[in-house]
Amino acid sequence: MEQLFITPSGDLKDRWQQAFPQAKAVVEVASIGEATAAARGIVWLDISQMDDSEKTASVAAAAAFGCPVVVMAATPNEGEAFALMNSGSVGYCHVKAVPAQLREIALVVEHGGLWVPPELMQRFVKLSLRVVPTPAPTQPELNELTARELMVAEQVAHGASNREIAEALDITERTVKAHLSAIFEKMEVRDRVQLALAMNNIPTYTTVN
Amino acid sequence: MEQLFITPSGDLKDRWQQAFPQAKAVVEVASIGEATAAARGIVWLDISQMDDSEKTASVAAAAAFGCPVVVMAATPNEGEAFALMNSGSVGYCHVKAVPAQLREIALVVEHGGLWVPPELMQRFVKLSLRVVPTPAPTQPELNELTARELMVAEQVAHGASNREIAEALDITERTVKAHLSAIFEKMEVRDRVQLALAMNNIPTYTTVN
DNA sequence: TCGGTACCTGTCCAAAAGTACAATGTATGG
DNA sequence: CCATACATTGTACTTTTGGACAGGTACCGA
Repeated sequence: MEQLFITPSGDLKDRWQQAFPQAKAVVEVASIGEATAAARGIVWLDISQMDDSEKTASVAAAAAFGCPVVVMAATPNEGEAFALMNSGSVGYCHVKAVPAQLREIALVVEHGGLWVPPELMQRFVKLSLRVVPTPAPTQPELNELTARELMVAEQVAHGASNREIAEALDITERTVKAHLSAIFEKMEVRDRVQLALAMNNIPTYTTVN
Repeated sequence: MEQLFITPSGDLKDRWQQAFPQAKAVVEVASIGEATAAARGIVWLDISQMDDSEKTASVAAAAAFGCPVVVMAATPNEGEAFALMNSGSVGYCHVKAVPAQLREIALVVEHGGLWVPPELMQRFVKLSLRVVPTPAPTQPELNELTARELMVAEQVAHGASNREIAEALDITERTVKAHLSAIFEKMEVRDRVQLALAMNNIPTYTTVN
């Protein structure tokens, strides 16, 4: 797997070279295109010299190329991590991470994982739990749904229209409506918007019929 | 690294054997102690046959031994994932995951990573963002909204109907529609469902007009 | 004062969503 | 074999949404 380092200085740090003898370095995010044209690799983004707005922009730009982006920050902190992970990066570490750790991160990221410092990892899970009222058994109502209803509900949860659902499941729009009526009742929501939110564990103001 | 499968049937599934020729299987969580006394390994927990209360208990018990616990669910879903990750597991996959994927998961977990299906990974980050005051503007489009439009958008984000929004803001339904039209355009969504999802940082299938 | 912007509203219309009532076929378990 | 649940579709109707076209007012900076 190719390793591409984007850094203001344009040269490879020794520790990067140690971690990945084959690593390459470029100065601008724009250069990723050619650099990764052939082999898909991990993009390591050194944001230590950037200002805040530039950080998110760079991450988004790099992520747009489709390769996993690992951010290397000078002073890793929670807020920045959240913002950048949200912009599309799949890794967040210290810019001075040692070679051994870089390799571990690469391993995790290569295999579809997401790497953040252990303490942050815990925070992600904990914070998520604060949003999701962790109904131990998810949505009790969700269990009442039949297989077919669940399929429809999941489509709605992703913003699909009746027509799209009908095509996806190869049934009539009428049938989709039939399923939806049943779903609304079981899930105790009044329309597709509330259903979409409920499916994503987001509470609504007016659950009142 | 030793691989230990905890499963109700007590025997190794072929695909597990394929993924890890050295894998062992036990029936009860309690058996982990002896099985992992010497070599620390990954504990794979098959929860497909468990009821909800048993799931969290098993994960907690297994995690207590200090080894990374990967949960294998029959029907992976967000709520369950949250609950079990919170109970101490570091992985969550489908019980019928193919050998190749199992090995990937093992790689990630071994190196201190946390593995969940890609969609869930995004959710963890997104959900966390709802709790943490986002330093950078999450939705660049959100900034384009005027004060009034933002009010309307927020109502929709919580499942309100046009009539409700009109009453809440003390304006006509017609005006609500006018604001909505502007919002749809700026936020690049096609209807209120997608808007509601977008406002909650949840991606939609069909971003295509 | 002029132009731009936000805000508000109206009428009219078309599409989408949702409900009511009804019917058919399949599968499954007692 | 029958009851029941599920999936499917039909017709018809009401409500909700969203957009097109066409206005008003108020405020603010050039």
